[in-house]
Amino acid sequence: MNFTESLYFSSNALNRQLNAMADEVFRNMGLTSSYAFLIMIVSHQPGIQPMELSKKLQLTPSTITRLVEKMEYRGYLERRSQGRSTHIHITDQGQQLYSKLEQGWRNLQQSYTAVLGERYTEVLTKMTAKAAEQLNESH
Amino acid sequence: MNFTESLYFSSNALNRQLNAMADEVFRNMGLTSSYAFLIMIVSHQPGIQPMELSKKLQLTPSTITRLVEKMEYRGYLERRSQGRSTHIHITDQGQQLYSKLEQGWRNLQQSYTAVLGERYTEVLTKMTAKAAEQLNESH
DNA sequence: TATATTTACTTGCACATACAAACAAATAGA
DNA sequence: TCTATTTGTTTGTATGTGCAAGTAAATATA
Repeated sequence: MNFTESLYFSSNALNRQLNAMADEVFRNMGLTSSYAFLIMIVSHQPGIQPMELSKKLQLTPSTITRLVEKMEYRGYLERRSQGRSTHIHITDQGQQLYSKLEQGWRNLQQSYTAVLGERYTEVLTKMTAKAAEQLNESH
Repeated sequence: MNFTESLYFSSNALNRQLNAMADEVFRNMGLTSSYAFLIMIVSHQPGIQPMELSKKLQLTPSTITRLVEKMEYRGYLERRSQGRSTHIHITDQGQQLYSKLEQGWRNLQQSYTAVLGERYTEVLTKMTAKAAEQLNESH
């Protein structure tokens, strides 16, 4: 019964590594990786709603609310409510930050690809994505 | 620039799914997955030290302290300090819990293997583990 | 049209986890 | 042997995240 040789375990281990790397990359911009990706996504899909973000980022709606709130407070994002739905937009200040974030994003990818190898990274990414999707569907 | 097609993203997504499944499995034992695995590891390696647990679980030492503290409070684990080092042992009560945990552990593995397929799970597990290890070594 | 249900977010709260600093024991250097 | 450094662990504190409950809008049902 070797626990550490399981998908649960290795997935957790890998994930912590990747998040540590990502957080390091974005640290000098004053953001953790979750916030960085939130802003980048909103920049690419202005007007996106919390629920869609929730699905994309695999975070609960309440977490999205909190993340967006904080970025709104810092002046990078903006919420516009109409009826029961909310649309999230990037501000000018957020847009200014964006190019730095994108650079960090590229750095991050290069970092882990350099270690794992291009082909390996590609295959692992696809397999991981497929697994996540299937588990999500199976619910 | 498609963020969601990256290792960072898919790893986070998969990890959240797996943790959700794991937490569900252990919920009726009053534990989240982190605690469950902590106890199972200690049961297999009585006297293990926080630092080794930290490496095994890829959690910071401070987190280990907190996790162990809580399980000590609940009567499942026990700390024995000598000099600057601490050894962690399982209690009788913890040992009683163990068989249930092991069952949950098996259920968890069956659950995701059933969805992903045996071969796929095996390959993904190995690739993920190797990636985690390499990133860890590369620092 | 009035009430019930569902949907989209938000809040209150709890908790896992990390970082930095503190501390205490062990080891190395003088 | 005395001091400095390193090592193993624990605390103080901050924060990301989830769950459950709340609210308000939209939709369905009667």
